[in-house]
Amino acid sequence: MFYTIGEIAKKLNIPPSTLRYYDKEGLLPFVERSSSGIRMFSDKDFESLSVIECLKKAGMSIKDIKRFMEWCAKGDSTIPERLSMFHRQKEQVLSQIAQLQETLEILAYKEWYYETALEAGTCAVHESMDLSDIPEGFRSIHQKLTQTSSENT
Amino acid sequence: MFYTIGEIAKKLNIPPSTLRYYDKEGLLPFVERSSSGIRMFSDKDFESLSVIECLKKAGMSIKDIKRFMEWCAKGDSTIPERLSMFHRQKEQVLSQIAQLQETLEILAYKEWYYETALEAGTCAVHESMDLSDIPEGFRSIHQKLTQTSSENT
DNA sequence: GCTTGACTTTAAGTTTGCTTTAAGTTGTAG
DNA sequence: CTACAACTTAAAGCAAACTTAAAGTCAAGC
Repeated sequence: MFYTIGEIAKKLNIPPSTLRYYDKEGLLPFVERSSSGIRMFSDKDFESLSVIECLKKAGMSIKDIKRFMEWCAKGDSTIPERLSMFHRQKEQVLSQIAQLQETLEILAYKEWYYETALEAGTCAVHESMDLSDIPEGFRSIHQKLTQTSSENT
Repeated sequence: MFYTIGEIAKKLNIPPSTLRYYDKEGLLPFVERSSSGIRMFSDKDFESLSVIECLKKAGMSIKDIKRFMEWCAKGDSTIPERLSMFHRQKEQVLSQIAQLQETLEILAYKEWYYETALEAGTCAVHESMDLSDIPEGFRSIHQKLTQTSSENT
């Protein structure tokens, strides 16, 4: 039912030093201690730590996660704050994903760019290339990257 | 045709100090200087900086981006390295997206958790909850979070 | 020709999130 | 009862990516 810091660290695949750091920063106000001062983690604590992991992966700072843990400790009166926090973080992650998908498109374009250059033996092949030589899916990205300040004149 | 650091900074929405830092770190070996030492950015430089931005968003470190810029400076002989780098980064971003989607599911579960708690007025509503009370899509996440070391005994 | 704002450099400072070190305590195995 | 691994704390150290400060140069307008 209880784990030492080493055991829970292994279960979560996080160094014990990191867990001690989290504790010091106030992220783990729920962790109990044995009479001699050793941290005793329960299964409920495992769940809390999994949520902390999730919030970290969502990009939240230690400070913000701490605020959330304080809300948890404060009880049912803070349910609205916690709900809206999860809602915000969900939106946050959605926009991160959207951002990464844009990034992905540019990377795919550059992959195509270098595949083509590899075949031709030189990057110069792209200088003599017409828009129609670029696969449709990459044309808008190509234009975004090569936008000039004065297209005309 | 040429921009000062302030102009290109505005175009890219990056502080000039950051661009100087990039230059110092060797990310911008292509930038030319006026006779008096002022950086002159061209449209081609804008494209290079856009790619640097992309690689940063993909999670690459300054050091790794520098290595890429060195390949670019070295010419066509490094096309294979650059191609495989973009390929690796694409895979990298794909797995980041997959990770964020997992994160998203947990956030959505917690959002549901607190919506339910808000309606009930207390988080305690979840203690008396049966698996069948949990929406199907959230059951596996619920179980992952509440996994105990010894389900039986 | 002088002011002013934008540029230059070097160096130091900041923030975040750990990680490491040092010195000490605990608890289990032989 | 002693060894030894695993726990404890406080404090220092570290890496990454900027940001700020200080001191100076440049160029355009009045």
